[in-house]
Amino acid sequence: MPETTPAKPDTVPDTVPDAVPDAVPDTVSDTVPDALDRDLGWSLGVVFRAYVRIADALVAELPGGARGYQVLAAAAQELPGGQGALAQRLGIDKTVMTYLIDDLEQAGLVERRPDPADRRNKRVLATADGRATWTSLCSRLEHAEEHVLAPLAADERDLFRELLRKLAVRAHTLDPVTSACELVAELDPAPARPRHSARH
Amino acid sequence: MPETTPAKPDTVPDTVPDAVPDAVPDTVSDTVPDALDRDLGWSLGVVFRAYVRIADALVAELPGGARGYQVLAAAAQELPGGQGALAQRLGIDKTVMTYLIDDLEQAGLVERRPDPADRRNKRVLATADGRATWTSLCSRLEHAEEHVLAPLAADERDLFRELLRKLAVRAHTLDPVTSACELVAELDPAPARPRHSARH
DNA sequence: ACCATTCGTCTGTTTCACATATCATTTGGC
DNA sequence: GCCAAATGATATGTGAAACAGACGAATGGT
Repeated sequence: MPETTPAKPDTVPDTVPDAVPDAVPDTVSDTVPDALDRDLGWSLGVVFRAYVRIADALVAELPGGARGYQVLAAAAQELPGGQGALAQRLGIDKTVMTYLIDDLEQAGLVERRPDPADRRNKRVLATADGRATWTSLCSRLEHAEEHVLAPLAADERDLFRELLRKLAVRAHTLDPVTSACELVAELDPAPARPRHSARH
Repeated sequence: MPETTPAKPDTVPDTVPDAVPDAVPDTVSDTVPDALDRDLGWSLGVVFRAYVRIADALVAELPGGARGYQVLAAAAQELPGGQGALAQRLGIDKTVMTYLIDDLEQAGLVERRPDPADRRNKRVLATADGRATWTSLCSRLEHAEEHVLAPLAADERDLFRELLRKLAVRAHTLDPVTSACELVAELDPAPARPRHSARH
C-alpha cells in the first residue's frame, strides 16, 4: 500500500494563486469545512481531547483527574505488578506516577504495600474508601464514554469500541520505540528535502 | 443506557482478600492481561499516543513535530480563518500557535499575511517550499496511519476511519466546555462522596 | 470620532515529561 | 555467606507546553 500519490493534496492546485478564496465565512467551527478531517491524527486528537475534557470534569474531585481515576481503577482491580508497570500501562511517566499515587494515598483512596514476593515492588491497592469511590465513579465514566460516542448509532458504538480496543491492545504490546524506528527505516529512501535545517 | 451497575467492577470481589493473586508473571506487557482494556479512555490514550509517537518520529525534521505538520497542512490547504481559528481547530493554545508559526516561518515553510478583508487576522500561507515539503511529508504520514491501523483488516480500517471521523467532526463542532457542564448537571444526583479533600 | 470587540503577541505561573542521580532491595557469581 | 550488577521507587533539575492575564493593533458599530 505504499502509494506514491498521497490522497490529500489533490484538493489544492499545484500552482497556487496568490489570491486566496476568502469568500468563506470567517467564523470557524461552523461545520468543519473541508480537508483536515481526513487526517487520522487530527481525528484521534479531537476525540481524545474531548474525552479527556469530559472525564476530567466528571472526576474533578479526584486528586489526579482522569489519570487518578485510571490509577484508582487499576488499584481496585488489583492489577499485578508494581507502580512502574502501572505507569507503563497507563502511558504516564514513572516519576509522575509517584506523585499521582502520593495524592491518592494522602486522600485515603489507595495505599502502597511492598510486594511480599519482591519487596522492591510496591503494589498499589485500593482501600475500602477507594473501592467505593471507584464503583461510584465508574458509572459516571460510562456516561462520559456514551456521551463521546453519542453521534454513533448503538451498533456503531459497539463496533467502534471493539475496533479501538483491538488497536489499543495491539499497539500497547509493541509500544516501545521499536515500531517507529522500523517504520522510519522502511521508507527512509528519499523523504525529498526540506533542505532547511535537516537535523537527522 | 444509564445502568446503575457498572460493567467493570464485577471482576473484583466485594470483599477483597489481603492476599494478592500474585502468581502472575511480574513482567507486564506480555499480553494486556485483563480489565483495563474495556475503558474507552485507556484505549483512546494508547492509540493516540502510539500515533503521535510514530508521527513525531516521521516528521522529526519539521520544527513543530506532528503539530508543525498539521499547521503546515492547514497552511498548504489554505484553510480560512486566522491563526487563532487554526489553534482552536488543532486543539493547541493560542500562544503556542504563535511560537509554532514562528518556527515554521523561520524555516521558510509558511508566511504570515494579514487578511485583506480583516487585517487583524493573519492568514497562514505555505510557501512553495512549504507546499513541496507538505506533499512529501503527506505520504509519510499515510504510512504512519496505516501502521497504526495495521492490526485491522482492510475493510475494518476504512470503517474505523469513518466512525472516528464522524466522532471527531461532531465533537469538534460542540468542542467548547458546554458539553462537559451539561453532562455534569445531567448526572449530578449523588456522586457519592470521596469526602476527603474535595477540591472543586 | 468614540467605544467595545477581536486578534495576535507578550509575560508570568503552573504543570508535566524527561533525564539523571540516589537509595533500598534483589539477584547472580564466587 | 559475600560482593557486584541489576531493578524498582524516589528525589532533583531542566525544558516544553498549557493556561491565564495584559497589552497594542485593527476593526465595526453608533
